[in-house]
Amino acid sequence: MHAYVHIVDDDASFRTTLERRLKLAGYRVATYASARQLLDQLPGDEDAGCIVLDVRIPGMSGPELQMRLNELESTLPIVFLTGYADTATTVQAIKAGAEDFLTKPIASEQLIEAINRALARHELARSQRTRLDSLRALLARLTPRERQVFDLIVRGRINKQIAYELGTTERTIKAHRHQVMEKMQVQSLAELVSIAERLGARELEGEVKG
Amino acid sequence: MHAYVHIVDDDASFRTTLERRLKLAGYRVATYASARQLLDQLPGDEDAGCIVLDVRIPGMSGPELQMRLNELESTLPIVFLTGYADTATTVQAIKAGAEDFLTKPIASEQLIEAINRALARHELARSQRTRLDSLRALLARLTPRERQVFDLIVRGRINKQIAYELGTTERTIKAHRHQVMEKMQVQSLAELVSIAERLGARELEGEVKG
DNA sequence: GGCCGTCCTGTCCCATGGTACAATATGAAA
DNA sequence: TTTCATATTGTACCATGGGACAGGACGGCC
Repeated sequence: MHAYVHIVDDDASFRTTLERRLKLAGYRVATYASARQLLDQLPGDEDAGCIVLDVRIPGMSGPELQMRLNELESTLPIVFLTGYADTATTVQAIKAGAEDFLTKPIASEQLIEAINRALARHELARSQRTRLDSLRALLARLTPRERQVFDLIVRGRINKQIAYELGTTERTIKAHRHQVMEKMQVQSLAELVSIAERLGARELEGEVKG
Repeated sequence: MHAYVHIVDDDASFRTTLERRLKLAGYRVATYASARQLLDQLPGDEDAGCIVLDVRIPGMSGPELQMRLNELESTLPIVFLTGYADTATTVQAIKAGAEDFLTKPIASEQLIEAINRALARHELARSQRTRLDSLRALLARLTPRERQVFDLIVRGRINKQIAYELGTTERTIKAHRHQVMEKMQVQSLAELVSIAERLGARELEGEVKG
């Protein structure tokens, strides 16, 4: 079990108690007294992990940290664990993607169930992230020209049309097309379109913004 | 404004009060004293709409109704509105897709904001549903044989391979392929693959189960 | 029995995609 | 200056996709 649980709580004795309980349950634990501390030592994606987070902590609050982590595209799931929770905060936290929202005091069993769900979710998120990153890495190897050809290919244009739109000859497009298939490591147009679809949403957003 | 708000609450005077407030705000309102009543007169998808739902009502509870509607693949967003809410119930409701979870008494303004978010979401869900249904309708028009060819085409097989796998000739596959492109109303392989990807998740699940 | 949809098959012929073998030009980096 | 990546283009030749024009076999329905 290499799963890491990151505890963020300003109450030192609570951190210690929780750390002990979780280590006994077989987790590796890191504790942080503030949101800033966690951000400074931001855990990577090497191991499965999750965050156990208090809502009211000095400085940056729990929900604020959650927002910041979302901005940073962190895949670390968050289990909120707090003394008092008003409904609005609870709703907001879950809507923002928290795995769970629990209140102190909490039975170890219940917390561990939440942590395990969070860890399972992180595994899933990491593997999806990895696959997507691989595809993005392939795409990044395309030259600007090849990228243009790629975009038109997956939109269903035939070489002749692509040549016209890019102001060059069909022969040239064939060369680029070959490079695209080679670099994207696919043997068929279907695979290429499939990859484009999986990258699609983000790439299209990028085009709109850029 | 043709948006419909469906109020489910066992408190008759509360229903009446809320109905009046929402009608003044320009909504069309339907009220139900129980979950069963709403299920019996289940609103269709013709108009935008949402449900304002109490948690504790006699018979089927709010969360139970929510689960039932999810099973029925309803697109109607739910805004919970209840007197007392424990954290677990709140978390569960939001995780199950509720648009919001509010507590009585509630300011009209806040409730209306939630309702408007729910209605916007319903519009989005409806349009996505409609587009997907159109594609499914096209797919349903394929004969069994054409469907087989469709599956192999979008997996990147060439006619020769498809012919071999289906134990027939390349010429026959060309004929089926033509029918597939015709019936799916696409002009390019890229479009066909794109459609297959959008339908993909569900279709693959279906294949695994069936 | 006759009609119709589905599935199957054939022959040409052309368009399109893909590859082998080559070559030119440009700009950046060593 | 040399080297390299990039972009470009050409001539063949072959494989694959796709249309036009045909037809046969089978099974369900009126």
